[in-house]
Amino acid sequence: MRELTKAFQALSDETRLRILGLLLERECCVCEVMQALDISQTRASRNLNILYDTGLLKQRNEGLWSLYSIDREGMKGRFAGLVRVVEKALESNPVVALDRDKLKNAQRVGPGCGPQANKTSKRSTPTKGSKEAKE
Amino acid sequence: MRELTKAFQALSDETRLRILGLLLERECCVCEVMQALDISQTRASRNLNILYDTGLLKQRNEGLWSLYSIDREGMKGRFAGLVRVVEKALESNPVVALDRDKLKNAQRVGPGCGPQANKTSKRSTPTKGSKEAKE
DNA sequence: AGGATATAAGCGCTAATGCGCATATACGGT
DNA sequence: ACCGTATATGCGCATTAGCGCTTATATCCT
Repeated sequence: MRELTKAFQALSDETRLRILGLLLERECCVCEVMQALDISQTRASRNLNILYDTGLLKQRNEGLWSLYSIDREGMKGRFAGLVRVVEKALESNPVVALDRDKLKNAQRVGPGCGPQANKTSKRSTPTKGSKEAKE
Repeated sequence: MRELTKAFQALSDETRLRILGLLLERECCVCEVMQALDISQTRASRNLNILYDTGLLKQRNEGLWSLYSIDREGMKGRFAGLVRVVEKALESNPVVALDRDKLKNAQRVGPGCGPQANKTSKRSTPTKGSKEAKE
């Protein structure tokens, strides 16, 4: 019961639904989420973690990046239908559509990502080439 | 979007899920809910109202009683899948099972229903005979 | 009309939530 | 080793949520 209320609680926040809107498209790192939704790093990280420990997301590290994605297998039956509901509800949402659009332009290294980011900014591939900073 | 977060928020509370557990069985009045869940009248009423104005419930009056039930038609598509998820999640829940059991013994007129109820207590049918007070 | 009662609503308190700010931690590049 | 960056976390604050207590409202019965 507690598990269920907790799941609903996790879904009862606009920021988190928008995050799911992104993750339904593809796996994302915190940095991409904060850029696509135009929110602070703290906020992105916190809300990703909240979704994570309800069991809705899974996480993996790749170099510096913490990558989150929807845990489709992990939620055996429990939340399966729930994610479908969210997916359906968000599919025609203009905010989510915009977020997804901004996600395409998001870079793993971008302005505002770090405390004093973008001094000369021309870093690129972290561990293995994933995305390159445009100039 | 707001409508969706609000719906999830409404479902993120144990009391309200238990209430839905009852209403999935049948229409109930506030009094029955408070007896079955063994909660205060204020709490039953408030939480029913919360579910009501998210659009999950519909309400009708019958004499003194305010009867709530799940609004299966009213939520065209929006929450339809959501209710299915809740139904499935609650079907094997022991707390809900117990609540439903207590609902069978609940009476529309029972001890604790009113501010100073059960003085001589032998009221019965309100408008049309629905249930009679035992003893 | 008067009494009883089922429900709703105002008020105040406590706990939980969301978030920004600052800081800590982890990792890769030079 | 040092620096910069991506992410996580402690702290404090403002807002919201949930609930009990009390009171208001509506309805029925005699």
